[in-house]
Amino acid sequence: MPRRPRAARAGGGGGTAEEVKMEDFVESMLNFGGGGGDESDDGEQQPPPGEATEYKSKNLDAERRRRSRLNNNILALRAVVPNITKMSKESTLSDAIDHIKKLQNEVLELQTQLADSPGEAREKQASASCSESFVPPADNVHYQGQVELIPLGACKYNLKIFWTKRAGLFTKVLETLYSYNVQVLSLNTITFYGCAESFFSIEVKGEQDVVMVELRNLLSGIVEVPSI
Amino acid sequence: MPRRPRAARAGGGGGTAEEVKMEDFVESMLNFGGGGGDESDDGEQQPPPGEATEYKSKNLDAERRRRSRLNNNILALRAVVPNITKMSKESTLSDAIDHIKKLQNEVLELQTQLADSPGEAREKQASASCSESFVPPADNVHYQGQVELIPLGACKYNLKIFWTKRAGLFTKVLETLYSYNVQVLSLNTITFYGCAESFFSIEVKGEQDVVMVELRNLLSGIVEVPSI
DNA sequence: TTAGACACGTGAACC
DNA sequence: TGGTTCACGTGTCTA
Repeated sequence: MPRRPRAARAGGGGGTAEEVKMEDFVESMLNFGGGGGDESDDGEQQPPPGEATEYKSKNLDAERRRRSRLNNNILALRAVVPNITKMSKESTLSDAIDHIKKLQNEVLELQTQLADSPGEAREKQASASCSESFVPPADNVHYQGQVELIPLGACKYNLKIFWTKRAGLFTKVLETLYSYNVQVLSLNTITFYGCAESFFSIEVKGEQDVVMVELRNLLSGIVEVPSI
Repeated sequence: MPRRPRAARAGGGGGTAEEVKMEDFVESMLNFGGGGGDESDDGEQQPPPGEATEYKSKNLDAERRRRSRLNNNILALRAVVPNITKMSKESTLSDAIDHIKKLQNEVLELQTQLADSPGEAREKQASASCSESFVPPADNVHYQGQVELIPLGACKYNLKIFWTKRAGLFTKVLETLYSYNVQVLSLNTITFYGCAESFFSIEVKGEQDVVMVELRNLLSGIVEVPSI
């Protein structure tokens, strides 16, 4: 296998390790703040003409930048997750998933505890949940925030739907749930001024997260405001 | 640049898109449950002997599996994060990070609110979080299932059901309603300590009161406490 | 056309 | 020693 030197960039293998690490580190520092990265200098770009090296690639730098961004995100993810079992990408993602599930459970439990509290705590909680509902619509055209699907572990989910009341809409949502073999364990709905927020506690046997994402997207399409 | 033929798998480029997608999908399905996957068949593996293709690599399959696992984790991460802005790896990770931060803030805020609750509420909250483990019992008060059907005129009714939570009970009620061609216009449910009260606003076309009485009795039988 | 995202196969490094 | 993780450069596809 012909190992090309790094300057003449072509072929499969990796580069020298130290150089690469340094490069990644610099790119990390540059891109960390959030997307404002520039690609001003890329020093060695001039292959000596007349060489037989077919040194080119169309998107070498772009791919390099993409990898850096991705690694950066993995790193940032590792930073916000407290329990990192192994220093590997896969473990980082798994731990992040577990942590999100744990946090969601915690929020739910705290909300339940708070809802059981009497008096003024109840009002505070109401205003909190209300403000949370109204956060998403401003910046995004995609009405993704109207349906939330929160895994509770062991085939159980919390399904939260925010919608405007329309004839037959509720029936359609329920039929969709049934078509996915979803068992509705409990349902809390608040209606106000033509809008409603429903909290389904559902159970679905033997389904995988991928299918549930599909279900969530389907529900999003159903409850989406049609006239926009 | 020597481009190897596709059949002899070697060299840098990607394969045919459909084949690859299918392979990834299968691997996803296999490996999703958590590591129990097998790699029984790998269909085309026999290069014709005598070819000059240096087709092999040491860890081709291992790397392929690693990539699948990683993509799987990205997918799973996308499943637990509610607000996905773009269907890309980078955005998924960014959204996951934002979501984790939001959840952590939420937990903190809820804990603060809970700490501001008066003393005796804290005790109730402790018992409440305990009661989440055991779902229905609470034998101190014995609630009988109860169904009220209130005509509102013009094929519309208010249906009021008071029940104790049991697995699949809610589903059964809804299926019964559908079997009677009942349209659920709105639904408000309050759940507390394993009991629930639901207020259905329903509409049913062309049915007569006698049929609705039959429906009410049927629902009464469904929500009735079975052990008595 | 071009720019971005992705899967791929590979060599190197680290147990 | 293999087994595993990683970064790399590339081809392909899509908007």
